[in-house]
Amino acid sequence: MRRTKAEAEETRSSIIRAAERVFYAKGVSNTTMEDVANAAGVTRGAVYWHFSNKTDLFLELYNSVPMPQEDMIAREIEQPGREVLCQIEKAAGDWLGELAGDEQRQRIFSILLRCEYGEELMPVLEKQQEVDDRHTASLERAFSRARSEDALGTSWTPQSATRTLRWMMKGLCSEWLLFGRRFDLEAQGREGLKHLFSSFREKAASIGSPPD
Amino acid sequence: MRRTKAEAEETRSSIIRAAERVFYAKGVSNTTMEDVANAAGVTRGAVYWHFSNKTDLFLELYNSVPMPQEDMIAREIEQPGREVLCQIEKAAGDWLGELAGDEQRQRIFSILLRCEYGEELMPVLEKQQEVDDRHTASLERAFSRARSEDALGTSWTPQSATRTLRWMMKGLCSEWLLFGRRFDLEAQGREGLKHLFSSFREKAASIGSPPD
DNA sequence: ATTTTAACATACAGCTGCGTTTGTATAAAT
DNA sequence: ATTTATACAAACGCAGCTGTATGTTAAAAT
Repeated sequence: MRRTKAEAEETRSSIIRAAERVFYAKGVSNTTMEDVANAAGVTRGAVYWHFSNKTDLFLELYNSVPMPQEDMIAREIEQPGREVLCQIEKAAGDWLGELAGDEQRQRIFSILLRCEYGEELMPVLEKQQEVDDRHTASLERAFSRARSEDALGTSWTPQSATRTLRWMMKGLCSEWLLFGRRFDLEAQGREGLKHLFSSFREKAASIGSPPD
Repeated sequence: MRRTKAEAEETRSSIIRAAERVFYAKGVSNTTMEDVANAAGVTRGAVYWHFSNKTDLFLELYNSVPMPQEDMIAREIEQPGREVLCQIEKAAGDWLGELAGDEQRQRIFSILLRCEYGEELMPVLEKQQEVDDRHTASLERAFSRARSEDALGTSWTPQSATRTLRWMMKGLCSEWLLFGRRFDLEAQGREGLKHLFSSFREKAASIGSPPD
């Protein structure tokens, strides 16, 4: 039964969406192509028609979602509204809110966190790393602006602030995603951000000396 | 060629150590029992003599390492030296130093971080979770003591401080382990801890209001 | 109206890794 | 000194998954 081009494109994307669900449910390396086909309501023939193998399917899945972790900063920041640190804090908090409300993103992120990157999937890792680096650079520029506006506490450097923020965000999201979403991501996240940015803003650097 | 009991025990542990290396190098689900056997210099027969299957081998590997993330607090804390917050900070920093100096721990942690837990490996996840919970509780008690000694800034609660510290530690270690150890874990980690604990100690809560 | 080709379903061959079985030499038990 | 059980090596069978080849139907192209 030959389908029309639109129909074909639809089955293709339905296969991708099915892969997303199955990868999320069973793990990438534990799912077979037939699993994906069944979940999509087609046969392996259709899957192999649209994708050459599982790695390719994974790649296309990764590309199908619009810039998984791109933004977070790029949009709101850069244009000097007013308080830079407040903008970063707001952007980070909003990003958490979006993640908390978007189940597809949650699945994608979980898959990317979990899957074992063995040789074949290295392009994905590299792309992730590249996006990460761009994102880090953007954050550092923002914190540098905060510094030049004398808004960043003297005990922080733009680099250390960037790293600490990113570590906290990553740990937060990992724990939430991988351990059953057992707390309110946005609420707890915003609270943590509030404290952290409070420290970013501290003028009097009363850094305690680590003992011994 | 029947071996003596001591020899047998040695091949058993050599298989476990081989599994550790191969799991780390190729990922758990991408390694076959023959891979492990080859890396250990034996045949699959020996592997299947000592372990019933790959899951069992993984479990035994997990059990063979003395409490992967147990401690970090339990030892130094609890006994009231003096400054509680300093003790926690020191314990966390020391823990980072130990991780940075112990390649076996690095491998184990990397394996545990990125392996796909599918049904069979759930016991490992549960045990991890249990250790995590005990650890969190221990941290919360320590921060509670800090609070009762009026050493914890008023804007923090023992719970929020615990969570933030754990998130940062987790993000820090994840990034370091999974992305090629491209920075100095102990140095950068201690610096981040210094800033964070500085915030923990802040008396004047100048929490900025998140905009909008 | 035919021909071609896209979009699949179905069938097939091949291999890989798994778990088991069998063989065997030797340590340990009697 | 036998016997027995242990600690493996080697061989076997097989189920599952992959990739491809072939079949089929209908949409496009001519």
